[in-house]
Parts: sequence; C-alpha cells; structure tokens
Amino acid sequence: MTTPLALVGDEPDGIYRLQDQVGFVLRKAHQRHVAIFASRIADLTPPQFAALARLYEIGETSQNQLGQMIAMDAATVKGVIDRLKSRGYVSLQKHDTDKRLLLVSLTAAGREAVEELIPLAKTITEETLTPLTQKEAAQFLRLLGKIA
Amino acid sequence: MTTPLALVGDEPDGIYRLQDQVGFVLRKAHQRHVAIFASRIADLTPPQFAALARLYEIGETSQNQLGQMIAMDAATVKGVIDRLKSRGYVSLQKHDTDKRLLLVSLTAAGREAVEELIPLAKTITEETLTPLTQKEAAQFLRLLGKIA
DNA sequence: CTGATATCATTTGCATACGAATGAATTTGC
DNA sequence: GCAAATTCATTCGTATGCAAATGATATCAG
Repeated sequence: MTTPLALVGDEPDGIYRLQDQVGFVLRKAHQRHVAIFASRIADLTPPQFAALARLYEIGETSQNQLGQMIAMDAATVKGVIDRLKSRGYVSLQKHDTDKRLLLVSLTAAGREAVEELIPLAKTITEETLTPLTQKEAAQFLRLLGKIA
Repeated sequence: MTTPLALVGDEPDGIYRLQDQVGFVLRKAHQRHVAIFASRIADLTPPQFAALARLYEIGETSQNQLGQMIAMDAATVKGVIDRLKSRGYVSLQKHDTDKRLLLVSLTAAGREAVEELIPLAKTITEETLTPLTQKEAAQFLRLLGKIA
C-alpha cells in the first residue's frame, strides 16, 4: 500500500503526488486492461475488437462514421480498418452515389469472430473489475461513464 | 443520453454493448484527459510530465528504475527521456561502478519547468473530474486506484 | 448556376506502448 | 572462481492516437 489518496481540492498548496493525479492512474488502469485483454484475446487489439463489435451492432457504415462511434479519428480508424481488411474480417466498398464515402461491413468471418469473442470480452471486463466488489464495480462504471 | 449502464454480471447471456465494457470507456476517459492536458500544457505530453514530476520527487535514478516508477517499459521510457534530454530538461550520466546503469536527473531548467507546471497539473486533474461532485470524485479516485 | 464551405478519406510526422531480440555488465549458484 | 542466470539499455517491428495538410466530392448561399 502507498499513502492514501488525497481528496480532490485537498491541500490547496500542498505536496504534489503523481499517484493522486487522475490522468496518471487512468493511464495505468488502461494499461492493465489492455494487458488483460491481450492475455485473453491474443490476435486482436481492443480498438480492432471495438470496430468489429460496433459493425456487428449497426451493420454497414462509412469509415469516418464508424470512427466517430468508437472514438477514433479518421487517421486512426483507417489503420485499424486496413488491418482488419487484410485479415478478412471486414470488406470495403464505395458508396453508390456519394463518392466520398468508403463503406465498411463485416465479412462472414468477421461476424463469426465477433460472436465467438463476445463472451471473452465480457470475461475481460469482469477480470478488469476483479479488485472491486459488485457494488463498487457498478459505482465505478457509472462514474467512469461520466468522466469519458 | 444512451441506455443506462448494465450492472456487472447482469444479463448473463444478454446483449453485448460496447459502451458497457470497462475497457472501451476507460479508453475514452483516457483520451478525454489527454485532450484536457494538451489544452493546458501544450509543450509536454502526460508521460513526459510524469517523468519530470517523478524525478522531481525522488532525484536521480536509473532510466529503467524511473520507467518502473511511472509505469513505462524500457523501450518506452528511453524515447521519453531522449526527448526530454533534447529539450534540456534532463541530463544523463553513466553510473560510476555499475556500468549498465544510465542515471537520469533533472537540470535546473527541468526543475523550474516542474515547479511551474505542478499548479497546472492540479488544475488538469480538477477539470478532468468536473463531471463529478467532490464526493463522487473522491470515490472515483479510490476505485480507480484499485483498478490500476 | 457558381463560388465558398464543408465533408470524407488519405498521407505525413510525431509520440506513446509493448513484445522480442541483442549485447554488455553484474549477480548467483555451486 | 566460474558458468548460468539476471539486469540494463538499446534496437526493431507493429499498433494506436492526434495534428495538419491535401485532393476529391458534395452541399450551401446568393
């Protein structure tokens, strides 16, 4: 154990501790989650899975639109989709009338992969929340949702 | 507003919603924090600041040790330290007896930078936690600390 | 209808982040 | 005291993540 966390606004001009800064702890929590994810799903990254899962929910969309729905900017989503395409999980197609749009959709293999991985993804969420009781976990998810 | 968050373990074989998965929300929260950080401290990244702040706390250490204290692996910390060195914020020196160690320490400019930035860093934490009440923020930091 | 604006995808450059491999130096085990 | 194991720093490859610039296309305003 380290020293207890200070309350926000505590010690207005007091000492500065990195481990009390939300960004630092957020970064570590994210790293831990990514490690848990990798240990359970070795051949996809969390962003790649997010793209597949969203496509599974909503069906075909444009690349940009998909990016907005999974919180990725245009440059990032392009790389993710490129890699999913090279694996055969998604297929790309130009929009009929609006020639700017690149439509992304799941292939049969992509759909199968998502269906297999969803139970694992739920396990990953549970394992990440293992340090918390059920009550704490619900509370944490509620507050985290407000922060995000 | 989207649909309310499911409790953990809710709907054992129910629907899967990306926005209920802790990793996805954690990633978004982290992104939001990085954006807030960049808006207040334009010329340093959060990992760079973490390195400077830790060096300020503890003084000279080896590059690897520093990495462990700010949750960065050896490859990552090397890049961060290289960039801080090229800005004149840290200086590097070989250990006298143990020739494997690369000692990192703050320069005068680095120390000044940290002292100027610490108040801003506190503001950044506060702004990140703005969506929460004081009570919620304290609760959130407590639970986040357990997750990390 | 047409010039200004906006949107979409792409590309480039930079900064984490991690696994794996490597070489140098140190410590351990026996 | 010496071979084996460990530690440290570095390098390479891959994958986000974002800002900024660009070109193609679409929409809007007058």
